[in-house]
Amino acid sequence: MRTRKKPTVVDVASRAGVAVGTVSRVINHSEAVSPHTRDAVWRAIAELGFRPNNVARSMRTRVTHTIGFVIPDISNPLFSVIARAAEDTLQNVGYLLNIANSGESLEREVKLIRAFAERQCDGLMFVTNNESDMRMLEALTSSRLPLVALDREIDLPIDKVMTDHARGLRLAVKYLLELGHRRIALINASDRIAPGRERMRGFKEAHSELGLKVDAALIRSGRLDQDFGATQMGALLDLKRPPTAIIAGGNQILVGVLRALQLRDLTVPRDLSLIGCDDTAVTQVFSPPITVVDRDLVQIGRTAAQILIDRLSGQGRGLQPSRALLPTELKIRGSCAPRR
Amino acid sequence: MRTRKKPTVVDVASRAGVAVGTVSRVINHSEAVSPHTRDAVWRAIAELGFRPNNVARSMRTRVTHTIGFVIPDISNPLFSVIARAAEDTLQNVGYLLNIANSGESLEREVKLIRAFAERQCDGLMFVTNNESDMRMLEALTSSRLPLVALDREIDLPIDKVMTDHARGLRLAVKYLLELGHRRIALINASDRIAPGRERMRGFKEAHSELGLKVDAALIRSGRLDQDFGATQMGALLDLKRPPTAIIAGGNQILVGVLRALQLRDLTVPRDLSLIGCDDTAVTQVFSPPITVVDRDLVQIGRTAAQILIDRLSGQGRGLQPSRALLPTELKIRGSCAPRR
DNA sequence: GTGAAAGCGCTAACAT
DNA sequence: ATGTTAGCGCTTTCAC
Repeated sequence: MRTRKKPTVVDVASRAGVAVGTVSRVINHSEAVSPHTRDAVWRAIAELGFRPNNVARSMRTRVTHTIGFVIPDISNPLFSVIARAAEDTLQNVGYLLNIANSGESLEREVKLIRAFAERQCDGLMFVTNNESDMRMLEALTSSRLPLVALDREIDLPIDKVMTDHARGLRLAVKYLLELGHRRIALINASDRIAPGRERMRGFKEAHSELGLKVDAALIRSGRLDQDFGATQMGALLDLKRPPTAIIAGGNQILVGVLRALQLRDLTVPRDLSLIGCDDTAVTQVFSPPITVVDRDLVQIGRTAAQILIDRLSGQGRGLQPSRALLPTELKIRGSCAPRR
Repeated sequence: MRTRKKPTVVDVASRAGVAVGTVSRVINHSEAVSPHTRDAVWRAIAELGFRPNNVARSMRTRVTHTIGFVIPDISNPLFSVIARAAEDTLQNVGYLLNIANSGESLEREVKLIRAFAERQCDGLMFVTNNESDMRMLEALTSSRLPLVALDREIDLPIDKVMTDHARGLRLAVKYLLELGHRRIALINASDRIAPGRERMRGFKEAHSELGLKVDAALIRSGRLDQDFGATQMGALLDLKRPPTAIIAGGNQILVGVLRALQLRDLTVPRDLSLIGCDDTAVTQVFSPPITVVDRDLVQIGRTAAQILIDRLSGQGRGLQPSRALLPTELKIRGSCAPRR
């Protein structure tokens, strides 16, 4: 079988004995076509094996039915679950999701935003690690794309899907406080991104509401990766007065913490109480199952996607930028014990 | 700031006082442009805020620099790690990855392959759950796209990146046999996909090499999800003669197994020896760390992406379909004990 | 209800 | 070295 040139609307039209415009009307299911010609066109399409070229179509219609998604790392379960939910939502209405990893690099984030804009995608969802960098804001603005920020406090009039991390942390700290813990450590993201700031805020508020001071040595803000979690956990254990409870402000930080504890043969909750953020396979099958500050990741992805769909469908064309604040809850399991 | 129409090459050309062809030469960095006009064009581009429209460009050049990736579920760490590696590799050479989840449905797989073909993506990587379904083969063939199958034995002359699951399973079984186990169970994927068949083959070969029979009741082939793992684990434990060791043929199956054991308060390796397939956060931080049949997922993603890059760059244009067989190894950790 | 024709924004072949 | 022009495959007026 020879790879002959792909048939186009012109080929279909001549085969069906109609004009190209008519072919277009048929494949776009517009009403104004007689049943007879419609059948003739479909027959020609089938005989030729014609498949519309969506690039050409996009060129005319100026819609690509493609959404870009810039994230730090799809292999982080946090993002892969959100991406799955977003993609499902989009796929259901005929959109495709273009996922790109930034590795948290500003340079790559900016490059990717530009790439998505040049490719004329219809909208962009993103999780930046450079929330308030001018180059980031500039790239975002000049893209002229409908934008949805996920869990990042971008100073731009765009749609945002935020999480109430502060509340979750307040609940977590109060719970530990009630168990008698007074030296609670927080290993956290940088305060240059919203989740870091919000978790910190909740952490401090819970303490101050009860008139308690927090020892600055117990707060470790920095990055979200496993290595940071492991390193900081180690450093905390080496303190003259180590904490009796740990809150890991991120699922990767938690894995790092768990590694560090494993290395030192420490057992949860016997030696240390532990609370994680975000409910993953790890927190669920760990023994004992880990108490977590949870949120509905599927809802986050779905919400972000739906916002874009609404904007693009004209439902939400001129509307003010929205701001969803999704809840967190404390899922109490077996990783915390009363202070001895 | 008004959203005036986006500037095109025509606008740039007239502003710079040159022809559109010259603008095209400049933005494509072709040599034949004098430094003077080049500068003038770049200036005009900057002043206008011109950004090339890649849809129009693709229409002419017939390349989109986009690769499609059809997978069952990006939230499965197996696929998200592969996707991350593939995307990194592609991004480095200017490609974007379009990830779509099939949810293992044939209908969605076929629809997505068509969608990618219509959108003129330059190549397609895929993990199908319907390896030998005629409709799948038809969709693949008629897409006329450069194809790379990941870990699936498609009966088509296309590039494949396979894994030597059989060897990994042989090693796992032998290890358990050496520990004295004689009732080893395998909870496995369907034999309708290559990993299922290959794992089964390795499992049986290891037994027969030592002249041992396998009890059919200990082999559970079906699906790759957590529920299947949990259900089958439960059923195995309810056997009159339950197994003393379990091999979970997939990372999600393993999570299901762990859940089932948790439910019955069974401890590994005291009550049961356990081996997983694929090394994830779960197998690493579980206590004890779980012995696994491991493989390099990053290499799988990278290899698949590189194959496509080579084909598209002309390096591997007319070459025969390739078939990579990546190795597996047994990582012995703490989840197996001698039979009591 | 259908045909004819004008582009969408860009690249590439052909002139000059 | 640069200008001119013909499309790429499709949708969408505008006639008829």
